[in-house]
Amino acid sequence: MPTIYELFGFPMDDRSQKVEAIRKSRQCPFMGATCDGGGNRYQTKIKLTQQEPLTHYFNSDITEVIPGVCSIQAGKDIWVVCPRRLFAAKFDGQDIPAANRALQPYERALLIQAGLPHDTDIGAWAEVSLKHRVEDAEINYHFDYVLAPLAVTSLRNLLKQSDFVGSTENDLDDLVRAAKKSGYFQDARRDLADISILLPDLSNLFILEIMTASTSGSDTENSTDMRSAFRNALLVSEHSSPGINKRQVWGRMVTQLFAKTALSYEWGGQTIWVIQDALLHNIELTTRLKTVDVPNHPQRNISLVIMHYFADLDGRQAISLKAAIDGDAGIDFDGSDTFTDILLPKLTPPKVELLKAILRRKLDAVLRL
DNA sequence: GTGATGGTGACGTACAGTAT
DNA sequence: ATACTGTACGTCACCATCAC
Repeated sequence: MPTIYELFGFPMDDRSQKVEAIRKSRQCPFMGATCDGGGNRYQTKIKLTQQEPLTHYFNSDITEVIPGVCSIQAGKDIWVVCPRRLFAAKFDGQDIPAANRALQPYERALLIQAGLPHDTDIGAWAEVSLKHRVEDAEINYHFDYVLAPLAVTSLRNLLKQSDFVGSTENDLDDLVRAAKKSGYFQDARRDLADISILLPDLSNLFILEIMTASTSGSDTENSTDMRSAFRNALLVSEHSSPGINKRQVWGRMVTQLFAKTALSYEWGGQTIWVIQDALLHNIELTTRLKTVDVPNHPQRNISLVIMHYFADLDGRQAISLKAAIDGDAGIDFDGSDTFTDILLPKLTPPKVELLKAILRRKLDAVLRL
């Protein structure tokens, strides 16, 4: 029977007062913010009504909670099911996040291993979605994170960079509008295009994609659905959780991964894929991929960063960096007139479209390695 | 053989967020 | 306001195993 391994950032068997205080306030220690279940677990949101047994568990000001399940133990393996467990850069405050806010040691190790620059402020934007249409081609992708060094400059100045050759006054207007809406300007004066703000330097661009398994196989009647498992784990000693759906996520994700990698490459950027060893192992069981046979080529298309649970001196399982491989994506991003072209995006939007997509989001983290 | 049990993947669906 | 997309959960069918 699978069980919840970590809840709100800590192993289920840790019921210490300190940890319980974090749980009762539904905090995610990795984000340093309210747990959001890591993307799309809204459907299992629990309303803390009078009838809901969990209402008395959580702090009285909280009216709803998303089950904060980070990982699930199935057999001997622990499976990360929340992408924030592997890497999280998210900020729900108003102004600019403090440098290295809520940055975990393994996250730092991950970024260094992936080749991010040292001693410079790097901005991170989460969930950057880019939709762009030209004639019969459509681009519609969602990047988990875009990372780039930060530069203090005005939008008009930034567009003079060679990256943005061909951009127009209309583009500048779009950028100002997006930046204004996302709160990049402290006080809304005129000539916003000429005000210096914190902007990404997209000549040194990283796209970070996090792969985790999701859950499946639950059964409400047997109380193994996410809500019941969460409820029982907190209030009852026994619980059983949904199992792991290993194949679905990466099966759907893998075409996206290649398309995004191709885009990143065309923009002169680097792509970082982050995965847990258990999921990678499962992929290698069912596909031809054997990462040990992928030659290490620094500066090639893909950095695969492998994370794992590792027992520390106290015997506690903690996430840490296991290995990284810089390998060749193995497809010709210009197309090859073979069926692998199915993996490639129809066109690469101009870089200014990526900049617009970034400025539609708030700056989620400032990193300094 | 038969029924119970448990694990697994396919599929439909709910939901949030973005573009139009 | 509306259309559309990506994403993860619940349901269900299927299969292997086991006890009888």
